[in-house]
Amino acid sequence: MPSRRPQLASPYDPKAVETRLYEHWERNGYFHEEPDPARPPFIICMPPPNVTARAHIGHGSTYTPMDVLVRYRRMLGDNADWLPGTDHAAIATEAVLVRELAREGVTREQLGRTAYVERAWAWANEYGGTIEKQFRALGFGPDWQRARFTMDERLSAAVRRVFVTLYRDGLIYRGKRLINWDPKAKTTISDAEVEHEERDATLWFVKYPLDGGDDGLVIATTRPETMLGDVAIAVHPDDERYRAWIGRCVLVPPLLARSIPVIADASVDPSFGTGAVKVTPAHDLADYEIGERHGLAMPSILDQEARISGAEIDVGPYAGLDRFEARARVVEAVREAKLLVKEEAYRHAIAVSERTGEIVEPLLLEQWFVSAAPLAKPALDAYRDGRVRFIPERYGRTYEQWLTNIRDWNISRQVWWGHQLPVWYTPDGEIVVAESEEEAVAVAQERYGTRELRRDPDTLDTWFSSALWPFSILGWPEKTPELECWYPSQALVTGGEIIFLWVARMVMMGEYVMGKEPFGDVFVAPLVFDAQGRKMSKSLGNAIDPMEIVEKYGADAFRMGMLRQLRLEAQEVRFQESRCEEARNFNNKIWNATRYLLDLPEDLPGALTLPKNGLTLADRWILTRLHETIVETGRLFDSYDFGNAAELLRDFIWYEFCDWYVEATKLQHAQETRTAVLSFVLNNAMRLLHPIEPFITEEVWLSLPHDGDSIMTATWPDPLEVPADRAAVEAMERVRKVIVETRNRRAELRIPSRETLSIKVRPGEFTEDEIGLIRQLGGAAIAYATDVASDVTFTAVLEPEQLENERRRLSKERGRLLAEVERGEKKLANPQFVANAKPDVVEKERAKLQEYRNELARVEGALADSK
RNA sequence: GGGCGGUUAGCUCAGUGGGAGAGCGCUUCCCUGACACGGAAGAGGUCAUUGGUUCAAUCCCAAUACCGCCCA
Repeated sequence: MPSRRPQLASPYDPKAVETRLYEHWERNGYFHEEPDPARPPFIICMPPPNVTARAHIGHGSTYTPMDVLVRYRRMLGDNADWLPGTDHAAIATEAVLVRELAREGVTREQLGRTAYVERAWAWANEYGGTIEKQFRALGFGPDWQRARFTMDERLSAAVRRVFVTLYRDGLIYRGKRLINWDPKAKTTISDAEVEHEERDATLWFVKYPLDGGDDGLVIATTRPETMLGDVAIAVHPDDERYRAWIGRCVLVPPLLARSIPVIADASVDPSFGTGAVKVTPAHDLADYEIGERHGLAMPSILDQEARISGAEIDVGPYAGLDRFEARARVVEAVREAKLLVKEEAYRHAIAVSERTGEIVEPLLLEQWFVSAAPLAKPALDAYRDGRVRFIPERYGRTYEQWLTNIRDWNISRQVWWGHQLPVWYTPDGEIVVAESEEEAVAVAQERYGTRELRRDPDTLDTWFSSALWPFSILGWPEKTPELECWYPSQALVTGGEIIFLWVARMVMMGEYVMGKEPFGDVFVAPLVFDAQGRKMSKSLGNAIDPMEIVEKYGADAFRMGMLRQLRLEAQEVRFQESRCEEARNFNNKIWNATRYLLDLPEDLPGALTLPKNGLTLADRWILTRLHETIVETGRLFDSYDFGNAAELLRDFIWYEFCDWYVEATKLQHAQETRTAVLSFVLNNAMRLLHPIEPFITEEVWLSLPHDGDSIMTATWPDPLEVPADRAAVEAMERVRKVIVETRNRRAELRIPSRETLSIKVRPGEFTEDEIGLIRQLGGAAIAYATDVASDVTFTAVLEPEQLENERRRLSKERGRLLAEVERGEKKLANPQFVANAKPDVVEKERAKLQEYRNELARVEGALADSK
């Protein structure tokens, strides 16, 4: 029965294929899966991108591996599902909204909370969904029917339930602590959201006059404006220089209106500045701790706009000034008062908000906290017991270190877009924590005899809801079949920058709520930088938009190009667009090999079967290599080594299948086996490549003999169905070497491609198959001769000039081979080598030496012939 | 300050205790009946430096220099 021969256009055009196939897959529900306890689960929870985010290059390095894993596991027959969703990203979203409102001349407060939240929803609905569309264009195939949003009612209910449970267990509390304040976003942020940046600054040396004397004590500070809130000067108790000062009092510049004590505290570093430091507990963590130890007052001098405030202490004429303006004015005043001893340039790390880039201000505020240490313990055990495993392993130590030194987690955020704290206050200030307003009222009525409640206006840190993601998306707290079957998930793929923010917290919450770690493997994908190793950023203008790459080369090429650059132990990728170009060319190669097969005069086989007999050497070789490639690809995917998997498949398909096998099928006498073997190998290769390049593999697979409706639901290749024959590989390697040498000779001697090059071969050295390949692929005319020095001897009639070039080249080659032979002989003559080295190494060395001697003989023969 | 990673071809990077590799770039030849988004052949490297372990080190160990990441 003649098979259909679709007309395939060249070059391959991904635009004509990708959108159509994706729609087809989604329409047919190939991404969807139901829980099935009969099969091993393979579940990945997608790290939820910001609802209004756009795809960026970093998604390439983290989301592509997830898609590869899930597609691979689905083909293996696992109960595989990739659970997608989006995150409300409170601070980031709020920043955009407030900016938008500002353009309209409205503040958040003027609009009111209800209207504001409505507007946020409208905005999320309008701009949300963009990234999902982009993910589709990138070929990512999560189970869209199961997409969740952190602000969905069910997920919000899960958040309230966990909050209330933690509170009742005493693991959530309210307290006045020093927190990180982002003056631009006007909210607190957690320690994990503060970045430290090295910046140039000034160290000012200021003299604090002795109260009632001429003398004074000199301190060094980078923040003179906080002098307004100083409550003490601290020195190290063992510092001889200041022993006499302890217990005395000094006046605080520049107002000189307050007198503060000099105290001794072991935390002071005597080598910093003058060894004496000012203490401002309300504006510095180290000072706060000193203040606690010594029972000092903690007056704040900044308001929430980071302006100087006299609400808690007299700040004189500085009230109302911006913090940086105040700094300049204080320095000026100190200088005028002749209390500025010196100033020097100083470089140090300052705290910056990850969200807004604003310099973070430590402030003393009443906030809600999660008591972290009790939750960290089981999360640490999960890692130490090997239930949670990091790839690469070294990230486990990062995780361990952070959880070991964990501090309480500030979860209050002064934004309106998010999960409002399920906390109410009575007029007397009693706290009621409940899952709903009705419940809160009931509790208040019963416990405090009032129905009059005010809800805490703050919302929860976005990462609080994200920490519940692995079970909240499965329907918790309801006992759903999904939760039963799919918790815990098998793998998490993410970037190293959120091990603290997200990974550790998911494990903490998973252990606390579910009593089980939320995932087994944590694959930490590298960060993506530009080709010079710089962080991609809008301001540098070096950001690469993945959608532009897709536009240029296709989604398959983007994925392949990205994966080619992932290396198992690497912490960064310097993204090179040329890798995507390479991948596009590779795809065109696959496409044209397919066209070649479809254009052959013979009919394609109706089914995927290999002939039992009559396989040629090339057939046996390529099938063996396919067998080996199947085994190796599976091993590499299983070990998250996507870079090597991608390279392996490129090498096999391009450099072996296309460059050698396809060429070998062009031997003049048509081979009966070739369409069967070509179809078989291509079909299998497409299945191996499908997780990486979903589109072209589907298109090719569908146009060849295949079983089933889609390569997505096809089975993963089974090496047991592919005959392996190591001897064929070794024979082929020998033949390829002779062919390359023949071509080399031809190129060196500039023999035109139409002319054949004559070689002499000893009878019995090569089989019929081998001679055929050498003749065809080497373009050689072969004569049998018994009087030759080597297995193959090259003969050619040359012009005198060619002869001279050839002799020069040959003697250079002879020199190289002589050196190799000498090296081998010396090694084998060394009794210690023969005695100590492993027998197979010695054997290999002998074989190598024999091979070199053989080549040397060949070269010397040619040299003799050229006389 | 503490921890971690890197230094291999012009660029970006693989790699292995025993014969230095890829892509891009470069040189030469070829529109050979799948593919010029192609084919063929080639040039190019004291594998950062120093010392140690070993029969054998680009690979293991130590120190040094430089670059980068994370934490404080």
